[in-house]
Amino acid sequence: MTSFYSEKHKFFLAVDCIIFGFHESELNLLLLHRNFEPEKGTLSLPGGFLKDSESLNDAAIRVLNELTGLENLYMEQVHAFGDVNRDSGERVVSVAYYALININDYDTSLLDKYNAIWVKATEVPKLVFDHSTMVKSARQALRKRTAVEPVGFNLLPEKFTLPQFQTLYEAIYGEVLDKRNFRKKVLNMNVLEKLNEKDKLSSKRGAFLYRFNEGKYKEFLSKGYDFTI
Amino acid sequence: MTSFYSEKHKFFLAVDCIIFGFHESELNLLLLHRNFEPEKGTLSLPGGFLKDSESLNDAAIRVLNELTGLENLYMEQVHAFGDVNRDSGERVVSVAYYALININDYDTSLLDKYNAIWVKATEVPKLVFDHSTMVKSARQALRKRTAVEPVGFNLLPEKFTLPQFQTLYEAIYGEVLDKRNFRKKVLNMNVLEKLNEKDKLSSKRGAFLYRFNEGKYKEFLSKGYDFTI
DNA sequence: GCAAAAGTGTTGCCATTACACCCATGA
DNA sequence: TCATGGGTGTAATGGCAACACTTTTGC
Repeated sequence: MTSFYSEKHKFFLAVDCIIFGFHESELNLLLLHRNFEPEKGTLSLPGGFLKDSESLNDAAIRVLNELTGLENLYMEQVHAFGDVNRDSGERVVSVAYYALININDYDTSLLDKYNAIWVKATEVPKLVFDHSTMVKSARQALRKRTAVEPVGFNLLPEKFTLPQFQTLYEAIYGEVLDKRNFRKKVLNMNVLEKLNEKDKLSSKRGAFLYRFNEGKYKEFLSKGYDFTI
Repeated sequence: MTSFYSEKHKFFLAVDCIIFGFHESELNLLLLHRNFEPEKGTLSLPGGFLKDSESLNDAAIRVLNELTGLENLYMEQVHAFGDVNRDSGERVVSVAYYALININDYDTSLLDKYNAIWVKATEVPKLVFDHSTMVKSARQALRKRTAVEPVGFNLLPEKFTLPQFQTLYEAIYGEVLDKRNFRKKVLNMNVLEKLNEKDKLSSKRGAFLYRFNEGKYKEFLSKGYDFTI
């Protein structure tokens, strides 16, 4: 007896990753020059085909690891893209994920190896296929998530200053925020630990370093608060 | 020359639909008894395999149309589910969609034809594979969407009363709302058209009927307001 | 006349916004 | 000493939540 499934078509399945980093007060993302046809040479999101042995999430984790050398990245599925002709080569359905990386952890030797570049999220060039749409969806998903969970920390080094933190949020939301109101809100949440060190890289006076405190955050959540900035 | 793609695996791709209806003050959803192996007879979401000629959205539209006879349903993609063993028969990646239907439009003869049943969203029985997870995700997606866009109207007949409307929102959010505050907020948005008819089915006094006015809604949006209830 | 659902305003509070000046330091 | 970015508090406002009684009408 033939199985029910055997009558059905099968499809290529890919994952494409929007890898966000935060650098010089700007949200950046990592792009590749496609090294195979069709559209060889065109800028593209890093991606890969799903393997038989792995889940969609696993595939995204693999792609991210190949390109960054990092594990345990924060990531979130964005959307499945399934238009018939979205890939000009073959019928491919692709699931987009975004990931947040601390750009200081990134091994820049990988840029050459993979022919990769960082571009500012505000200046994304034309990308292959529907990858520009994927980027838009990912930025939206990141904004929504940020409004409700403190995921922004994943884009910063372990220790960071409040001005840095504010600039990050401004980059994610695409609008400037009031300094006093921002600091008030963030500090009132009581999830940051103030350190006795200053970062003097961006000012003579120096800005105090803070660290995200997971324990305090759990406490904060258990009180039913929400993380709205 | 063999194409780059030909080395890659292919996968079965399915869409599964969470079809919401609103009936007797409760959010309901439409389930099927699976009529093929594996898990024949188990309750399941309506779904179908992607065809070569259609996009993911098209597939969802087709599945919805087969089961309801309706077109132009409001629907939204929820998430792609891709765990290796999520389907006990074969490796299948499935993309979940939810849809909203006006339950009065539903042709109940289809219930028998497809061996389908409506169940209360608060009392969903155990479902096949990861379909229970899909339902949870869909309810969450519906809540989020409802908080930001007036999609609830799709679950109501063209003419509806404010008490009905409030009950719907209570069903979606899973909490009771204050009558006065609710009416104040909804009416202030000025997207409803009050009719000169009353619905006397649920009270002796009768409740005025209203209609959603698309034009007023566009105006409302153009002023930059948002639909938060 | 009574039960059952529809309809209606006001007040207090909290959260958000707007806003301007002093501080510390390296050059 | 001055230029640069870091750091701080208050007042006004508007939106949200809490709250209870009257109206209509079929039975």
